[in-house]
Amino acid sequence: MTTLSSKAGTKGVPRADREQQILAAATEEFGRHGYEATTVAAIAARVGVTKPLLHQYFGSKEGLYLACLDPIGDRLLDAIRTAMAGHDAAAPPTPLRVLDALFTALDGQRRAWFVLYDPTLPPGSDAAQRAAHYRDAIDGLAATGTAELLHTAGTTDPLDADALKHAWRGLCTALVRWWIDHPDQSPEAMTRRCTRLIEAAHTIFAPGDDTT
Amino acid sequence: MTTLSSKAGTKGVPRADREQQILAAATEEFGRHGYEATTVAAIAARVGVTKPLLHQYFGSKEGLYLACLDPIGDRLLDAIRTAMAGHDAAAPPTPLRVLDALFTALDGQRRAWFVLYDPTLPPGSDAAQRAAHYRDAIDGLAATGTAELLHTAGTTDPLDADALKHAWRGLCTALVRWWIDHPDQSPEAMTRRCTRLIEAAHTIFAPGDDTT
DNA sequence: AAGGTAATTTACCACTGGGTAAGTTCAATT
DNA sequence: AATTGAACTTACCCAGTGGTAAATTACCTT
Repeated sequence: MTTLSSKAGTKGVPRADREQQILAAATEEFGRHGYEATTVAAIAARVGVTKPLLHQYFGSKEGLYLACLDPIGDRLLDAIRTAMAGHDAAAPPTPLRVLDALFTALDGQRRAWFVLYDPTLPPGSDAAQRAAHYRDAIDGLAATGTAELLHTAGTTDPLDADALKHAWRGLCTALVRWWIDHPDQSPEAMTRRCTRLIEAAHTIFAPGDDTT
Repeated sequence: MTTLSSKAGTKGVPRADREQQILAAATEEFGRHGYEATTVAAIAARVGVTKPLLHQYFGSKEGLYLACLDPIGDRLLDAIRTAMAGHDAAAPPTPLRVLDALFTALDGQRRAWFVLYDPTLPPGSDAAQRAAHYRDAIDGLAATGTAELLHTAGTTDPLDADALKHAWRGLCTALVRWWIDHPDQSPEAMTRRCTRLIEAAHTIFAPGDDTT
């Protein structure tokens, strides 16, 4: 017996490396199909490894998700925070700086955005709570931004501010999705495109430009 | 024997009525959790009925989804089409008319929007194709709108138009989602809110308003 | 060489969820 | 009252998926 031609045994990949590979694959799968529709086996297959290894390394499907979520959440949060903090007078307006920060932070793992904004997380689960925590943190930043902007525009309704916050989030999501469908676009190109679009939108909604 | 206290047998609800109840429940569930995460049993329970009845009436989970999709798709498509067609000179700008049409068409079944824009449909399935067909039809309308608007703004890049189309779709989605979270808001109130927000956004991105 | 340990697989269990077969109750017709 | 057909359920099968136990291989030390 012996030598049943079993493929078991180490493949010489140290644990830390393997974990990174798994996290990358999991982020891709979670981001592409959502938590619910993602199978552990699919992630394993993507790495070229079998299911039990993932369970040994990350405990459970949810553990694996959380391991993906944390770095993503931190990275995005940091990026947005710094984008909103440092504002020269001569810098582009805040929304554009935030978009630029997003594109830069997501480059190389664009689908990571949808790991954070995954609607299929089991409600009440640890994963859902952690994801919500990160989203709330980001929303908090967005809230100060939108509130400030609305204030300068003279609007005071707090519901308006909340709706605008959500609208902004939806805009970001849509832009990231479009970006995913156009892999050749660099982050910088995206930022420039957004600049153009905002400018265009501005012209469109400004019929009172020639207020004689 | 007999009378094992079985709850089987007709409940006096004619098929057509029951089908409508089921479709309403299914639309709600599909819209709330997405196709993948929705279970047929959950829909049945919501109606107060058991699984096999749904299969008898609609064939399969996918059949049930398609039966939900068609009326929704047609309704939305019609609403948007008429909103884009009839434009007085004195009417509000097209995007706002479209939003108003959306809110009116979705009132009473707001989650229906997410039946159409369900990212968890099994790729390649009949359901995914039909949903894509409706989305494309709507996108087609949006495309003519955005292209026209971009043209007046002087932008010519077709990718810009495509991106704006997606951004607009994302905006609509976000607004509908916010609306779902605020059930007390009437469609008209939503339209007014959007009018205010667009106006505010316009002021914000117009630093060159006071070009003395 | 022998032994230990890390990396990895094979083989399995339990549960859930879509789907089906067959039976059960009710109401209208004959 | 007996017959038929529509509405509906109980009980079941089967595939897929998360998860686990135990075995297998390879490297590193002594």
